Amino acid sequence: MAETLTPTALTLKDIAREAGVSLATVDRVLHNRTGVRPDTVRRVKEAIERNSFQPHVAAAELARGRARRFAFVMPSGPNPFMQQIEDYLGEMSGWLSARRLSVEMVATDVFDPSVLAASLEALSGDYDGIAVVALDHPGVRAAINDLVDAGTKVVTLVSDVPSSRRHHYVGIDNIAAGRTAGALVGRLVGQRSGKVAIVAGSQGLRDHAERIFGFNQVMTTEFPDLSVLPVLEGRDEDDRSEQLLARLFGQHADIVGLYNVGAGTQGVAKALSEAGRDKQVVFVGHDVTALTRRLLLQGVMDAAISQNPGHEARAAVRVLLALARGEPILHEQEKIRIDIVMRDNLP
Amino acid sequence: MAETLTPTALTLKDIAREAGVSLATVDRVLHNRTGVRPDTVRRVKEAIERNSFQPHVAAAELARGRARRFAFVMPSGPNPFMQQIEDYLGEMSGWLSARRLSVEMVATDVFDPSVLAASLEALSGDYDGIAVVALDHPGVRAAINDLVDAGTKVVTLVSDVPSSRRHHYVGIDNIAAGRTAGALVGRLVGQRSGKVAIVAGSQGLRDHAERIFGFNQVMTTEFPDLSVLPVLEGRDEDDRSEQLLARLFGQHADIVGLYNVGAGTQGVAKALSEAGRDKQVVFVGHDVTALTRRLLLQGVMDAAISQNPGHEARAAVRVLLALARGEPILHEQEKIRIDIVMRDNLP
DNA sequence: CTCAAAATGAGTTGCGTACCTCAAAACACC
DNA sequence: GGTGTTTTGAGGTACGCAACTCATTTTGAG
Repeated sequence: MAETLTPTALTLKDIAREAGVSLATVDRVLHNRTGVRPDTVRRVKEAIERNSFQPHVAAAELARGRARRFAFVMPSGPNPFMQQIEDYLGEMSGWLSARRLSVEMVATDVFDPSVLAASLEALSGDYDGIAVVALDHPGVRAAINDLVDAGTKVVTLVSDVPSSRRHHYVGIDNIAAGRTAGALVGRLVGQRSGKVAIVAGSQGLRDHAERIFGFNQVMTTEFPDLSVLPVLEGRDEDDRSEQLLARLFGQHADIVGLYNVGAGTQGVAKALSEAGRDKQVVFVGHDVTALTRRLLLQGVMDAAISQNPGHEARAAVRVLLALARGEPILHEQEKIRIDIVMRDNLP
Repeated sequence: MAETLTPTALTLKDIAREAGVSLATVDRVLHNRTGVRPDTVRRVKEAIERNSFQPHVAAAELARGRARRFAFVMPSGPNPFMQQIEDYLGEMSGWLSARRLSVEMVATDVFDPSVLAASLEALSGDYDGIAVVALDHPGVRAAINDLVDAGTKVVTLVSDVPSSRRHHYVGIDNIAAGRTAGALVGRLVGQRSGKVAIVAGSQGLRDHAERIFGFNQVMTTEFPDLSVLPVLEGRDEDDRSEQLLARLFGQHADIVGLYNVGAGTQGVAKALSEAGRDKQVVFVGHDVTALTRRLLLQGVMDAAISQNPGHEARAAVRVLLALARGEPILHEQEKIRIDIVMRDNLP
């Protein structure tokens, strides 16, 4: 009836005895230090496997002494999403200090590859782990690889650099996010046919491009009655988004759906209401902020695709810590899900 | 530019010096032991506050020696949702044993209050923490309170007993879940008018009743064109759900929406397809399982409301651990969100 | 066989806390 | 002033591991 999931309670000493070697040798194997014959390594590892031995994290943490330092490299300038990540890290401060972890925020221009690369290089050696909102660019990729080679653990946050050797990516699958947005717009529009508008920051941004790709994919295959208009590039700015959209509304009277890929939500909402179409057009955007929350409650916005920033911040810290400790990562736990947020399940 | 979020690195010794007392006294205060004058307690606590001192978790964990034992009291019998929770706990086994935590599963008939209460009483004293899928009943409430009084940490899982003194509830707000389901059915039905069917396990189950309540709330206020039919009680059984639903389809030709509150999804889907209405009726249900995943991909099911079982399992363990250690709980992290899962954001 | 290099054993120290004992000091009460 | 009780100090041990030193043994190359 009662089934135990965790047996062990062995120590390094037991493993040493099992393997017929000394404590020092087990320690050497455990930390990949040199000076152990391959055959001996094998014996020790087998003993560890056989007993499914797990070093006691608390003891290990206590013994190593030095605190661990992590850095979060994030975009400078006001950005609600990034601000939220920072806030959530602040909320963790008790948790962090109880584990003698320090997390520092480094603001930089993540959109300029050379500046970002330089910022990363400058951090080399000072940190045990780095989380970075990265641009996918050769210079950045090289900087990341250098950090990895220097022994620093690196995770990309929100935006990935898949071609680098970063240890982990904490963020969503943006193509799937775009597909989800497409499905929502299509389904919520219902039987009606008409046109669908897309407002993005820039198609040059990897995450935006991927979302648009996914969105179009779903629209063309599943909602042939809806035709997608050319993408408006609002540069994530409210004013510009509003103007572009206002013009579009003037040109097309039969717009039934709207997908806002990035920020600039305020401007998009304004254009909608000034055109008097805020209740007829299905409006799907990204991220739960104070603004989108209000728009959802008002019924102006119909759904928001969200990647929980709190979860991302915490996942990044946990992953960095697990990497630094050499622990396995709980992939299922650290995976960032694509949240669909509507009025009634607002967090 | 670089802003540190975590200063401290003091030890108990520093606090003792600060407060002008010995280590032993600090220890007494920290663990609420007797034999310390109120005035001294105050001085020590002030010193702790003033330096925002945090005991080093690793050191504390190491020093206490004994492993912690947790128990999960779950429904016996085959239940995919509970099975998933168990699976995820299994995936954590490395994480658990590295922290010298043991988690045991205790199966019982959670639907019989007296049996459940007896099971809980039987666990008293043996565990540091207990997670229980509880029925809200006076006997169960008393059993939970007894455990709490005995010093055991108790969290309710999936289904709450708000009137008890359990330390925490790990699960979703079921009224909000019902509202979300209602909004989805209403929005996805579109312009059409017609009837909406509800299949539940039993209206006597607290979570089911709450979901139905939320669902009706949204339907009546926001979708007056849709009329909700009386709730069918399928007892979470496939066959019974199917028969009840088949009969209903015979009686009403204009059913456009269907909300399956609990399990029995297989039967519901079968009734839908045998009536040849699987593509016309908007079908919203709960939980992502192998079955609902397939139904979503086939387009039979339109959306699933999900409370991530993996997240629940892990949250329950983390909360129990934090409670046992006397650490604060990261509420934002442990809160279970209501996930809307459609085909394109299937996890 | 010789010698240097490589591999291993044995041991120590310290991390910060929990928990325990025993003695000394402070206090309350009559 | 003496008694008993409460409060406090001082100190030790243990927890499991990391990291280090130094001595010893084994190995391989010449």
